Amino acid sequence: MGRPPCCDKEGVKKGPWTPEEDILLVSYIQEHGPGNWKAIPSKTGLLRCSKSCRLRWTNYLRPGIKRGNFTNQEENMIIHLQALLGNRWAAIASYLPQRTDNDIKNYWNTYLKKRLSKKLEEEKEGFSSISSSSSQKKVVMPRGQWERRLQTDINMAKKALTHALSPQQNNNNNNNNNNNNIESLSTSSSSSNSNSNSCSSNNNNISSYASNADNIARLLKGWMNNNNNNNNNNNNKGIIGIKGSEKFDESLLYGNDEECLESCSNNNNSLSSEFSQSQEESKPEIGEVLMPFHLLEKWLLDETIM
DNA sequence: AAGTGCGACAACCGCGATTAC
DNA sequence: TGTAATCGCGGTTGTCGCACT
Repeated sequence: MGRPPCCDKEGVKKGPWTPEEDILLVSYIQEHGPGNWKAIPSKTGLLRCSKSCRLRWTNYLRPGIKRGNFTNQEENMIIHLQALLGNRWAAIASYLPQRTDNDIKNYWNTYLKKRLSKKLEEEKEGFSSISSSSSQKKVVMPRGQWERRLQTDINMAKKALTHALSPQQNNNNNNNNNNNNIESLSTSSSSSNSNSNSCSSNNNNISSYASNADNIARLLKGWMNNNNNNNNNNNNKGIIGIKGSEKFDESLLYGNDEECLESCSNNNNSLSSEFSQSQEESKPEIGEVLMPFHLLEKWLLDETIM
C-alpha cells in the first residue's frame, strides 16, 4: 500500500507565495496560533497544501527570524556544529534560534561547504608544494595521515562533548532553564537570566529582516507582544518563533571551558541527546584522555577554515 | 544588448517519526 | 494494538538576480 500524497495534486497552488497569501496565513495564525496545519488551507481558503503552509510559516513568516548575511560568529557555530552533528540541520538551527534550518542548510550547501573544500584543496596543494621543499618550517602530514587525523579529531571532539554533557553533570536547573527558554529568546524581552544575555547580541541584528516579510512582521508585532505574556503557558510550542524544546546558549561554543561546562550542565538535555546519538557510534572509553573544548575550537577554526 | 554561468534562497518531495483514533 | 493522519526533517529542485563574456 503506497503512501497517499499529503495533499491533492489538483487544485493546489505551487511556487512562490504572494503577499496576499502570506497575509491570509499570518492572519489565521494570529488568531489561532501555529499548528493544525491540515485545517489551514480549508479554513483560510488558501490553495496550498498544509505542508506548504507550515513551511512558509516556519521558514519565512514566523517572527524572530533573522535574515541576511551570517555573522562570523554564526558561521563559526555552523562549522562547529556541522562537524560535530553532521547534516542535522534542525539540531544545528536550535543553537542559532534566529536562523531556520533551511537557511543554515542553504548557507552550508552554497557557501560554507565550498569554502571548506577550497581550503582542503589549498592544504593539499600546500602539502605537495611544501613536501617538495625541505626549507619550509611547517610540518605537514602525509595525505592519508592528515585525513586519519581529521577523523580522529572529530571523534575526539564528539567524545569530549559527550563527556562534558554526560547526565551526571546535569543538575536540577533544567526546569528553570526550560521556563526561561522562550522568554530569553523572544525579540522584546529583557530577562535578567544568563541565557537572555547570551542572546541579546543577536537580537540587535533583527533589523536585517528582509523583503515582504517586513510587512508581515509589522502585522505580527502587536500579536507578539500579546503573546509574550502568555509564553509560559505555551510550553515549547514555539509560538514566538523558537521551534521545539531545544535551547540556545552561545556560551556552549564561545565561553571558556568552565563556563561552557557549567552552561552545558545547566541546560536541558537537548545537546546531550544530540551527542548521545553520536556517542553510540563512538562511545568514550574509560580512562580516555579528553580534549578541552578550547582546543577543539582552535583546531576547528584554525585548521579547517581560516 | 544578448547569452551564459553561477550563487542565493524559497519551495517541493519523500521518508521516518509521532500522534490520534 | 494496529492503522491512518499529521508533522518534521533532510535532500533536492526551481527560480531569480547579478556578474561576466
